[in-house]
Amino acid sequence: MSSSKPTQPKGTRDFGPEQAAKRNYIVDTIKTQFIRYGFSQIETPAMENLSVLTGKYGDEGDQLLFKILNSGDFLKNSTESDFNLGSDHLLKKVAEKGLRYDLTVPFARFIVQNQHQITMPFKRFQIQPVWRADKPQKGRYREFYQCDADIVGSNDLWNEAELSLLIHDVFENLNYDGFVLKINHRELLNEMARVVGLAGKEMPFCITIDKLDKIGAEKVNVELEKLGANDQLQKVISLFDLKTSNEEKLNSYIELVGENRGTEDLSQYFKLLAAANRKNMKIELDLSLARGLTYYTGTIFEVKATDVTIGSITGGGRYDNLTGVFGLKGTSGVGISFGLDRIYDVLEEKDLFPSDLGQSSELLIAHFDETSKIHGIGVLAAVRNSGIRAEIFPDNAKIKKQFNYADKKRIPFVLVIGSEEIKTQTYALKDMKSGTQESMSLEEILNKLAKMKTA
RNA sequence: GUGGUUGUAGCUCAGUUGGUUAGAGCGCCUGAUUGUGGUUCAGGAGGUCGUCGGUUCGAGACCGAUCUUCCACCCCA
Repeated sequence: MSSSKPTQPKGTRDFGPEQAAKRNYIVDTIKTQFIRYGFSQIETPAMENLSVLTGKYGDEGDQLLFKILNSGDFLKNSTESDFNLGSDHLLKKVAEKGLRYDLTVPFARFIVQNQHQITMPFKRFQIQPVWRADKPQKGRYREFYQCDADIVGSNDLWNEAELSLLIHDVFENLNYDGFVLKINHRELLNEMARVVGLAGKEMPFCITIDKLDKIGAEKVNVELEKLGANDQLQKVISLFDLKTSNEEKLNSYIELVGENRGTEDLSQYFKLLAAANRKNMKIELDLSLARGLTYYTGTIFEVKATDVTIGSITGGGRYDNLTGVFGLKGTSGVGISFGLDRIYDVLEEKDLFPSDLGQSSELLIAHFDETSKIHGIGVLAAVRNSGIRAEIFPDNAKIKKQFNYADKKRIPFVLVIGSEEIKTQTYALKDMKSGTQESMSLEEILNKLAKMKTA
């Protein structure tokens, strides 16, 4: 025993075989849909230069970045006066890199660097971990996977509609229907802020509105009055209470606030979506949806689980000028991000994982001694060549132990080889589930297992 | 970042106002069964009570610090 128990860093986790299989199931499902919709995969490094990351997520986001200490003598460029100027100043001297905070900003960098090779509109997907120095709790980790799909170089609202269809296909294939896709538009919020006399204070307005379902309409009222809202406030807040259809909500909004880019975008979005003829859409126009990430400028999306308390499981929106900060102007993009870890938690809580996710062998070859093991290795090769997942017990152990192993790993069939079997060239094949066993030639065994597989 | 919460066997948890040798269930190992798992029976291993320090004749229990877990806020996937 070592002197202290080893542990992972706070907010990070190991994934055992069962968890990894379940995670793969989600990733495979999402990936299949991404490809079906015409997205191409890319990957980017875990670390980015801090100059790429800093300033894209607001002040709070900057604090949540994991910074990487410079290699070698990281203090060699620093003096005592640097130290006295405080950590913000010193940071630039000792750290130039950081772990990525999301997949969208690294993607923006990728586009700018590869703009001449990329054919627009560019549809990319990316499934990789991201890191945030957040305080961990349930559904919130310091290392977690995002599954992003983005379309850049196209302003058309069809992209938003297509992403909405994609979201439905992903959750449908995961057999989860407890979600709702909320949609809103930043411009709708901005105009609302102006109508209540809060022009120039759009951000604080949004942040307060976003709290509606948490602190209630009354407190939101008070906070907005403090900000300086005028007597139009009551009418505007009444919009958030509407339980009508999406189209009617939009009309109510237009009556009160008037038409703008947001209303035009959304009505076009609903029109295009209707053309797809999909049934049972779970889309809700939520005029109070704000979302924090500062780079969103148009439509915004959020998928919430209605039957599990875990926050949003997918989020996204349109950003008109994300590549602008890297020197490429006029490239609009829209994207969504599936939160693998939260979707995992939801499926786990709802018991929605298929039961046959195990990756263990379909056949174990058990043997009594060295001679039968050697013989078994030849049998194993034949079994594997026929496409059946199989393994042989590596040690010369008691047969009981080998059966126990098959039972624990839920291997459905055990092929037993001993001196009798070698002599007659027939093997005992035991069905672990039923407990029955019969003697068969190798050919018969392969046929039987192949049949079980297709059944 | 603010406030709270949790930690005892591999896992889930008991453990009385501080008192001698820290328990249970499940799991694990061995045997009953030297060519057969999952059931049954018998036996066994496994704990510096998160860590460090303090109070006390005596601490798993009380106090402090620290780490960890979970929760609310903040923010978000």
